[in-house]
Amino acid sequence: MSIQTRRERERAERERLIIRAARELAESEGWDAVTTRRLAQEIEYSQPVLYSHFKGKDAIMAAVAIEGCADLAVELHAARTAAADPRRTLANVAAAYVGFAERRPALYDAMFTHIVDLPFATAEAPPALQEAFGELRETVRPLVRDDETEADLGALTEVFWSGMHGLVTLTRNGRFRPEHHDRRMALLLDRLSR
Amino acid sequence: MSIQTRRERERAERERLIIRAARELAESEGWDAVTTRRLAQEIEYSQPVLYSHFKGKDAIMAAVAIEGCADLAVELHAARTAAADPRRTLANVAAAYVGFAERRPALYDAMFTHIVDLPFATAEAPPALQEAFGELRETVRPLVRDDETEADLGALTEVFWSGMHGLVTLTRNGRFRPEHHDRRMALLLDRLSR
DNA sequence: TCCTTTTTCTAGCAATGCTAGGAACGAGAG
DNA sequence: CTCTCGTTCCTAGCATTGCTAGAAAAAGGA
Repeated sequence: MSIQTRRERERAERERLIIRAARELAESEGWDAVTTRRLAQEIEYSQPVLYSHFKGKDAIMAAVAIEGCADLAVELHAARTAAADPRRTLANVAAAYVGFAERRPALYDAMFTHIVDLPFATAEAPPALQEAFGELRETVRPLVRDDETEADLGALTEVFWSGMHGLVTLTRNGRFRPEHHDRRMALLLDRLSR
Repeated sequence: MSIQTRRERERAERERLIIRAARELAESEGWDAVTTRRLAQEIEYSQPVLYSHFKGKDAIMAAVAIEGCADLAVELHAARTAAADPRRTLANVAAAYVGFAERRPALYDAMFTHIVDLPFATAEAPPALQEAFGELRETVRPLVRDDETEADLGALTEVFWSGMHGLVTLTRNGRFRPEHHDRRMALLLDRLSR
């Protein structure tokens, strides 16, 4: 019993180590540098050990992505509860979201562009993810009009999210002129808040 | 002289063949299926021939992406000039954009998510790309307010583009509940057109 | 101390993008 | 028609990738 639990504890510890190493490597050198060999070397184990914890590289990226969602949720929450004025709150949260994406591009990619087989808008979605979405939803709530339903709140949140996600990805891939970054964000917020 | 031109003509012909094969393969089986070996087999030449035309696989994808931009520009133009009412036009163009992305996901990815080293928002950007952006800009023009500058038009166009791009990518990766697709689009258009 | 079970590593597979080297081809001269 | 030279093209291979089988080692229990 005690031995069993110790083993499980050590295994869980190593699993966290893998996730942390993958994340740090991705953030410092990009996901291309995160090969199974490099990752194995980083954690000082051989490659097959990775596969005893995760089904494959995608699963490792998914685990990193979930961690990233938790971080994003924290930052969004801080931004949302900083100011009282709803309009100001919207801008704060948007800045926090975009700032997160710019500060941790590799992490952001794992969360929202790379992984596909991660349950998202369902009940089985990771709690961290639902939490992050919840922060966005509460930020958007004041923007819903009287004649709009509760379902509109969810949809409008997704529209808000889409706008920011589009800005982030298209900007980073060089699709936009970088100098108008603030102006674009201001326009998005202006139009969303009527 | 004549021989030289014939050779150049045949070379150009083969280059188009490569692009077409890559595009068809990507559209029917996804970009993962577009390997250099498979592509070589498809055009009935050996792999090195590909590299005599393009610097690498990315360059082939870029060529396909440019073709896609031309197609998109055509569809956007048709949608923009179909109706007279600006509000209706906005919805038409948006539907055309999203429809294009859903109908040709692989092509869309090559254009707006995969390729990075393609000049975009500069003077050296491919004409097809500037044309597509121009269609969006003219669609958005009626939405610019009196107190907003000409630079705001460009920025607002990019915001419009961002919103649609975000909707498209997040929807396809399973980040959204699919059933609210139309509602999201309606909300985006509503907020953008005040 | 020995056996069994679990864990871990070595070595290798198939597939990828890409490239060097020589083979085959074609055009012009004799 | 034949030879030569330059161009074009293909065969074969490299390095790297994700992933895995089977042996080796370690750990635990008798």
